Amino acid sequence: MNLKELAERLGLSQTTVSRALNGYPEVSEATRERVTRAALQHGYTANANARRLAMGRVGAIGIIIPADSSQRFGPHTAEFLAGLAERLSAHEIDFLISPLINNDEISVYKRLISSKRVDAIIVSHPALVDERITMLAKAGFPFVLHGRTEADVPHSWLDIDNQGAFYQAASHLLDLGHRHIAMIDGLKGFTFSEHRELGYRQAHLERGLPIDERLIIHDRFSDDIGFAETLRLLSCEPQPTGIIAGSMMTALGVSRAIRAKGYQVGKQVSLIAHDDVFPYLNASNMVPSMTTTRSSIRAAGTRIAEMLMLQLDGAAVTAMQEVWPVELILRQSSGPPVR
Amino acid sequence: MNLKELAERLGLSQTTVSRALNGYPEVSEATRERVTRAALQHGYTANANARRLAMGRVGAIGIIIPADSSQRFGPHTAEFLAGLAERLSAHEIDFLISPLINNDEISVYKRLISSKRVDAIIVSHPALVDERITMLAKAGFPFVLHGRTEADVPHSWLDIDNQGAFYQAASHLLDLGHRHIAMIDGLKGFTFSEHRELGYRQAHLERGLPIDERLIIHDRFSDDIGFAETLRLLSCEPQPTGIIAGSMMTALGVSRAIRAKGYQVGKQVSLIAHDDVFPYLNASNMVPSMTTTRSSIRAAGTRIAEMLMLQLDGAAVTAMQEVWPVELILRQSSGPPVR
DNA sequence: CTTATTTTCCAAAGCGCTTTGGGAGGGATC
DNA sequence: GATCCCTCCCAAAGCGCTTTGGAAAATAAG
Repeated sequence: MNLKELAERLGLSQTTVSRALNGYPEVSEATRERVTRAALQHGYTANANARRLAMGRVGAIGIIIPADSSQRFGPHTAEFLAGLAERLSAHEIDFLISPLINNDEISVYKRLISSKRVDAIIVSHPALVDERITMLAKAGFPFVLHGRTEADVPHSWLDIDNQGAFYQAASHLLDLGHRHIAMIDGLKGFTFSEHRELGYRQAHLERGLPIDERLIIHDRFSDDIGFAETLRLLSCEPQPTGIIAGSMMTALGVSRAIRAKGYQVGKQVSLIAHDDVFPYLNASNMVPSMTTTRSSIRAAGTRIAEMLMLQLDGAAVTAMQEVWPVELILRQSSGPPVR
Repeated sequence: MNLKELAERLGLSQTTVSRALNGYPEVSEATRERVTRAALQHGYTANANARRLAMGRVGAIGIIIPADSSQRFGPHTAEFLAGLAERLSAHEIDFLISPLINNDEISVYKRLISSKRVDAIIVSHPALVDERITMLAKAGFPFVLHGRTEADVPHSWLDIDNQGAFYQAASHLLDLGHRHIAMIDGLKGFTFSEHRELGYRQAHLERGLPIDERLIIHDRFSDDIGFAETLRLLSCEPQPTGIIAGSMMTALGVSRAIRAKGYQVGKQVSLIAHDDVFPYLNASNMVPSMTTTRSSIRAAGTRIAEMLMLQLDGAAVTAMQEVWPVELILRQSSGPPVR
């Protein structure tokens, strides 16, 4: 069943049927009603490809995911996507997930743009200097960046205050009297990771306290890494009494390692984690409950979808830029150092 | 830059250019070379919509995700998608994630089909009686089911041996001498959930042991639920000495609750979890290391993508059906009951 | 040197939709 | 009763690609 058939069956022109279905004012309410009913009855839906071809609009936004993706297609990405979906569903917009081939992200983006399969792109995990941003901006293709970059081209982005988060966490521990604080965060090179390290350093600097470079660790976010690195850290001399973990996954490993060494979390070793808020992992329910810097990555997804819609609807396309604050929530896993 | 322009610039017809780029044999190698080079140089990629419109093929497969998706868009889905991506990327096939609106899954599927946006669909989380399967089969639309259903229509599916998994887990605990074993699994109604319960019951039945219905719990997979339910269970009389958890997330909560009650995992209370294998959560690294029934959900995704490709390539479209065995891996979290 | 066969390329007809630029028909206005 | 203006509808021209059915050029066969 296509438009032509439907029109014939109704004794109307294709034009009228198309207009009736797309809500144009040039058709009478009676006809519109009749058309809508017939469409429903015959299960007619416009062929999306033809529609897009004719309109030049696509009705989908693109996201690029590494193919061998243990790395980035983890729980963070999933939550983020869930947030996007929440908002985009209202607009009947789908998303197209392109697997990343050969790690040549730039060419995947170019392919996505020139094959006209998406109206806009969401870019994630920016590095401080990120070729993708300049390329997309130069190409004039609509996109929103999740995160921040130092590129000096106008574009929309949303980021959380990663520096502030780790600044608060480190400050809190330092003020409690901790003097050897480790941080186990994400991979180096990404903006969020660098910003967090900056916050950590800033807290020390402001207090005139030295930094032990061996205590700054960058790696993937995973339970394993948290566990292994913490075991290693706790064998160092002097032993760190506080640990800041970049993700809840990491924190799970850290807290296991602390227990495995025979210490108690929040006593001999304090732990603060950054919590992206996973529905299946609740910091306040943990034992001991976990002190966290919290910011919902799902909410960020929703807001980014919104920004994208605004941008696509032409409105004020002046770049929207938002930094979300991160709150430090004190719970039982952090306390003054104990001998 | 479109086909027409490119053809003009090359002094060739659109036909020839199109054929050259799509590998048809009717063009000389010399011309093909020339065309390919020019396309690359001018950054030409065929407009996907026009291409699909002309060909009737789409180059994308559809997946449906709940919009308010704390429920199902969790780590399991993410891992599964990662598996799909791994395989599909080789074929330059994208996937289209349609958010589920109003929970009316059937109509979303129908829309997806009739709008011709995907070549095939992947269906997840089947119920024992699942309307979607019969609908898709009747419509003759290519799809692969992740899981199983009782519908008597020919279709491809891949499932793991959920019944066997819980049968093994329960049997192991029973054989160790446990007599009060709880299971905290996924929501009722889904096939996997029912099959697991079946396995659990079978183990008891075969040994002529009674089942305490209060010990069978169905709910979402989450840390919280695991925690709360376990606290409740451990206040029951008689107290269960073994718990089987349907997911690693649940198991995290369970093991926290066990410790919170002052017991040790693997001593007073044994714990076996089903492990879908998350790269950021490693059962053997836990403390104590976790006895699991293991089956990689990512691998399942990869295989399902493969089945889909086979089906689309027309080959033997006789329904492919696979049940993957699940292995019980004994570690420290399960042992004989201790007073 | 013809004639039959390939090889190599092309014009034009769709694919199913949106949208431009009008054209009937029916009230309202004078 | 003629004129004007809406309201409601339509024919036809794209959107950018693939593919059918030939035709011209090059090669092989007689």
